[in-house]
Amino acid sequence: MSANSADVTIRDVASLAGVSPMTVSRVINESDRVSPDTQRRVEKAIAELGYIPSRLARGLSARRTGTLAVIVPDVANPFFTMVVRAAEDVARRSAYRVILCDTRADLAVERDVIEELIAHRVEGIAIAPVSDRSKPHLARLARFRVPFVLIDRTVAGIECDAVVGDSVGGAQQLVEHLIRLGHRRIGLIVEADEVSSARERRQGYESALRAAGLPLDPALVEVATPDPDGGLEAMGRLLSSEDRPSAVFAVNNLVALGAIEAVRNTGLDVPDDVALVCFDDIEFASRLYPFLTALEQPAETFGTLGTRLLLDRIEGRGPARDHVVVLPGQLTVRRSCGAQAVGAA
Amino acid sequence: MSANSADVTIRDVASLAGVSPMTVSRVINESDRVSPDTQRRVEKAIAELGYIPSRLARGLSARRTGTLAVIVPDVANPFFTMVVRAAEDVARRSAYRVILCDTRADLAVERDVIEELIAHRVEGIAIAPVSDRSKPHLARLARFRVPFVLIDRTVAGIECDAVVGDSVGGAQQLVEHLIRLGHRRIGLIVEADEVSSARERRQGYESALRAAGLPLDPALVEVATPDPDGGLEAMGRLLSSEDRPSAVFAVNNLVALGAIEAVRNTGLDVPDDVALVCFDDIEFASRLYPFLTALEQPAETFGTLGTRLLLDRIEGRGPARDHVVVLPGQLTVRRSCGAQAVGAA
DNA sequence: CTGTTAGCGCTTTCAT
DNA sequence: ATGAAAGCGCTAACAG
Repeated sequence: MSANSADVTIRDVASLAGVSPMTVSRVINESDRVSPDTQRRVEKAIAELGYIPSRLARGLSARRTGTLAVIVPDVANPFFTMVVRAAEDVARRSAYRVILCDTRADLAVERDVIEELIAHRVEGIAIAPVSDRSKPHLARLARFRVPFVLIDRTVAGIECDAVVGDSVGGAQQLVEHLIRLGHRRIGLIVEADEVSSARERRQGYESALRAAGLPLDPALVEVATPDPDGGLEAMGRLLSSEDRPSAVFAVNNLVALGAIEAVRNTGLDVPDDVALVCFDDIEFASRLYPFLTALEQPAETFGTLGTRLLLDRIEGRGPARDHVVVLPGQLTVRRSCGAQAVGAA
Repeated sequence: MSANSADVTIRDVASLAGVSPMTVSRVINESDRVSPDTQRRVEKAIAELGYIPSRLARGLSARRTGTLAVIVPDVANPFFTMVVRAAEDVARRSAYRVILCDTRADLAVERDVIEELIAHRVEGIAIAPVSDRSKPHLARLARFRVPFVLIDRTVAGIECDAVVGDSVGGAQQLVEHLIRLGHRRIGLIVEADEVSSARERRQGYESALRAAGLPLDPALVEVATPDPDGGLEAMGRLLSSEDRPSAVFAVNNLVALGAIEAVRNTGLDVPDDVALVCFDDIEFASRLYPFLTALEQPAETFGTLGTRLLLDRIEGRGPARDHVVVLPGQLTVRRSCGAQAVGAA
């Protein structure tokens, strides 16, 4: 079992193989300027000592850490879970490791993790930013020349590679669908306007209503935190209004979850009393019970494509101009919209 | 905006502040052996230059990278998603970053990522190993003196800190519950025996049957990959047998998902034709529609506790002996077991 | 309280 | 094809 593998360095390997550290380095880095014989001797020594070169030292001198980072507001959101999984997969296949950061949608946390990632000298970051207020954080990345790709959301005033969904178009489709089902009072539960996807979904909602000649009633729009609790409270407010909506468009899957709970807590039901549609599916839930009518987005593609763009930038293969990819979603009609039992106002 | 922040080093800060690099280092590391005045000057220089110390260099000389790793077989499994989120949270609060590795339950991937993590000189690893065959990988960690904590599964022949669930007891509870409902032919869909949790759940299943004086019929036990597809196929086989079970215990939530699909594909239904219970809830699904009767495990606690144990070890606060924590689960009865409509054979 | 001297383990750049 | 020298950016260990 030889000595302790723990602290074997390139020197130990070199002296055992009877060569200089530089030659060992060449073997490690698969340089071809090494004679087959030397190569074999070095490889034997490496195996014998159980040598694993330190990325730390390599990174310090070669300025390559082999590390990326993925920053999301909430890994537990099924959409981001898939983004993260896909990113990790693509990164690993290209021999990169990924540091995961969950900001919990907290700007201060986002600022801190970005500082830390710069300190770690990660080679690139795929980030679903908290909101437009993330701008200074991204500016900081730019200042330190850390390549980054925006995932799912753009940030006002920041030009860079991005992979986003068609929020305007998707929202329009969802609302048009509700209108086709006969609904005239359609509520919206959306998160703060400073989040690009939310802003655009609201725009899609408004333009669909306008196109149908329906009025825009501010009383029908609720702003909420993008989670079940936010949805619960927002739907509670909508339900307690005098002229409550007959249908509601929830900005995402988790908000929809809370909204449904609110409806049920009131003794009402979805879709009979209130129809509901939202962005993003909850795959495992739909598999068990096809309920949510949703505009499904290809979450994994956000992750794979985003990471590929990032790797392209890092390896200098990036296009000159910023590359913004807009991924289309797909409307999947299930029960929550009441497609079979039209419930107009 | 001064010069490029990108390559500011401790020397630049030192010369701007008119001190030695060592003094700057002391300020960075919050050593108290610096006069208030010097401290201010250094801090001013740091701010002016936008200096962010390199963790790489710090790590190389101080032998502390400030990085942990979490290895799971599948981040998309809601149980592991929560483990990962909790681990990241605890780590960040202690000023550590976490590298996420998803092995896809593939031993070769697990081997590779572990080598990489050693190369990265991570300070510790929380790992839900693929199976008992992960032993050599863990032995390698031990050889390199990388502290690790097992999450959710133990590994035969490896003694170390671990946070696991009560699989035997939980399985017993689930099966006893089915027996109480009148079932006598109870199937089991389990993953390979080399996974400790699966092995123990099978033991719990068997001991519950024995305790009730029921026979152990090998035809009722199906081995499957621990995902929906595995559950689908396994349940398919169970259903096509001559004397099919009236109830089935699925080793986990994802397997249960597939099993339910298989039942429905056959034109039958859960729980009317086949009752079903499993380990681990799918929170978002249950929130939408309380269906799965499950032995719920506190996934986040697996992550927080595991990471705390790991940090204790790293910082030398670890107990002398290995620390194995067994977390109890909780049986939550919903519809899939047919608790209200007893459907015995 | 502050500075000097040596590295941490590897790779770059030049020789040979 | 191989090696020697220098240094990546920081900190431990010692001095004063």
